[in-house]
Amino acid sequence: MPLLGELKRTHTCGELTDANIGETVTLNGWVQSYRNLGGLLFIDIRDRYGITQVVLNPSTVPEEIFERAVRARNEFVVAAIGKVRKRPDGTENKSLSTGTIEIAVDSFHILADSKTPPFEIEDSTNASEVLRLEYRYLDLRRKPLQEKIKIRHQAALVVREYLSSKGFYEIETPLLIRSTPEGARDYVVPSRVSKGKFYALPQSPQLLKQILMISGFDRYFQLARCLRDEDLRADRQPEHTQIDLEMSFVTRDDVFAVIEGLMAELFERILNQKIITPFPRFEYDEVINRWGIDKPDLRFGVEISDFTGLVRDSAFNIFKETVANGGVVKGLCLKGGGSHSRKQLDDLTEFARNLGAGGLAYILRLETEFKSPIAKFVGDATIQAICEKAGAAPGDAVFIISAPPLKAEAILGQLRLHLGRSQNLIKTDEWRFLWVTRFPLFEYNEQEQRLDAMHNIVSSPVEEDLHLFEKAKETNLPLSSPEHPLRKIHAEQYDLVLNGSELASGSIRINRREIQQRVLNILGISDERAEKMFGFLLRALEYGAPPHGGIAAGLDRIVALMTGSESIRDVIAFPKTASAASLMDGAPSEIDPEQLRELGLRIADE
RNA sequence: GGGGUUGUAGUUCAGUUGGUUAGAACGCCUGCCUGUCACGCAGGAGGCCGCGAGUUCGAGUCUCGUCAACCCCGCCA
Repeated sequence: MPLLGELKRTHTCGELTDANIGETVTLNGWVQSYRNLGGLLFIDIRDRYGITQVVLNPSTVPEEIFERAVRARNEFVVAAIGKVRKRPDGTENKSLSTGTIEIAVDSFHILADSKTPPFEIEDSTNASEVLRLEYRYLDLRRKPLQEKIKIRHQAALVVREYLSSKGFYEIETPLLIRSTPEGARDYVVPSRVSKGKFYALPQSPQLLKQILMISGFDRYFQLARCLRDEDLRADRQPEHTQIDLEMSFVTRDDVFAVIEGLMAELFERILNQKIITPFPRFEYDEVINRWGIDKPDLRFGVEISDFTGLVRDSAFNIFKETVANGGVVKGLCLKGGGSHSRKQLDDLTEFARNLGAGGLAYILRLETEFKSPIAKFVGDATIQAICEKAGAAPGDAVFIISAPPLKAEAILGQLRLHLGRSQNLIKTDEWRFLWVTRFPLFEYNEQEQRLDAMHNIVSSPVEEDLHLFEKAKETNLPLSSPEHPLRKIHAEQYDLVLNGSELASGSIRINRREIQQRVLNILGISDERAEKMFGFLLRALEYGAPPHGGIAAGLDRIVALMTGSESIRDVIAFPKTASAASLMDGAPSEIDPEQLRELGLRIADE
């Protein structure tokens, strides 16, 4: 088999056109397909740029060369040398950009054989994902994936150019850092030099980028790999890439402006899509009350209505008791849902039950009457009032959940999404960005009976809520009460949402040690423990920490949305399965006993 | 940790109330073929029915367990 040498390509497989007719060229690439007509052999050669047809005629090509070409099979790597010529009239291929020409081959070489691939390298494949992941290098040869990886590259380039033009420095932070006890489970790396001690891989460069602010770097960004040892989803991988940035001497609006500008630039330059900025802003409470989720998909309109006041005194015990116990009765109106069948209603009830609902009440509003199993309990007047409040016209349906606050909204939020998808309500050609702001600073953890940080332990409380820290010292309310002062504190925290997907999350940070320490205390982290775990940050905060804030945007999710991918696996060259395994290289794997010994580790038998 | 879906030729799938020799398409191999591009025509090879138990005269089919992949809940500041 020859080495490349003189067989090196002069052109790619996507660039030859009528303009090259008459030129002698060399192409390198993979055999996409071959058609042997006996007296004529056609081979389509493929590379990243396209496909070009080459032709060998046994009556004009030396026998030895023709014999070589006949041996070529799909995915062989070949070199073809010949003259570009116009295809005979009527044999042009309109589906190829090079379809008006072909190469009349004088010389042909096989540079590498290929086994028969386990699936065909074609634009659309129905090969199983297991197979595609195992042979990822073959899957990546397919044009759709080539295209996605290209868009990812372009996006990374736009990010770098844009942020650099706005005065940001790209600064790398370490991958081997100390474990900090907040957030997700750490991936951990044992130290050989200090046996029994471990590094953690960063869940994000959060604390380090804050320290860069304290170092005076003003505007930092990084395409940062973030690693979290948590269960996976279609939009969650154990390692993902964030467009991580942080700025000093800024307010929330400055961060918003940078991200809005960046998003507009990305969509303009990659998808040629105009994005209107600024993005609409909603407070967390409003988003939960209207759409039942903190990342609403605004590409369709269904919103939650509150019927609690209407059914407070109703004769329907389930509603009455829920309300008496502090619960709420809320629902959704589905336009045109009045014709739902028994089966459809049962399925929706099942869906709600799986999310923890006791049941699903419904009203089908027909032309002249109502169909509703609760009508005989609550009475026609209440049914009428509910329909009115929900905006249900004849032909519509209202679905009603009674549950504790937040839970009812959460169930309806999921139900809303389910209806949106199953009823095809989602306008798939829209890009609906929004900001969600003013998250609660703390979240009650029922299992542990304590407060957790809702998002981030370094998020600053909003200024007007600072007095609630004092008030909390005097209250007798338990933490489980939503009325507890600490639970009323809002954070300078914001999320960017696009089409129901959380794209970015950030906050203005705490830049004063005593506030940071107070927040840590409330989270159950003692001064001693805080000193041990975050001492480096707390100390840094004592040496002139500028007011600062930032945000981190998920590059994988952005590219997945831009390329219409169902999973971020499609925009990651080498992704992992739902059990965090890499099917191609077999990670994770056992390691050599000698490696274990060197690290001072022993596997516990269980 | 929990729920759901899937697992049969290289690949994608079909396989009836449990019944004799498990099929199709594509791919692969051989031969023929001078304008193909989903080439065509003729012939051929190819199976641990995911794995392990069980029920049965008999299991791809029924039962239990197990493994893997995907989706969702929990989890992921």
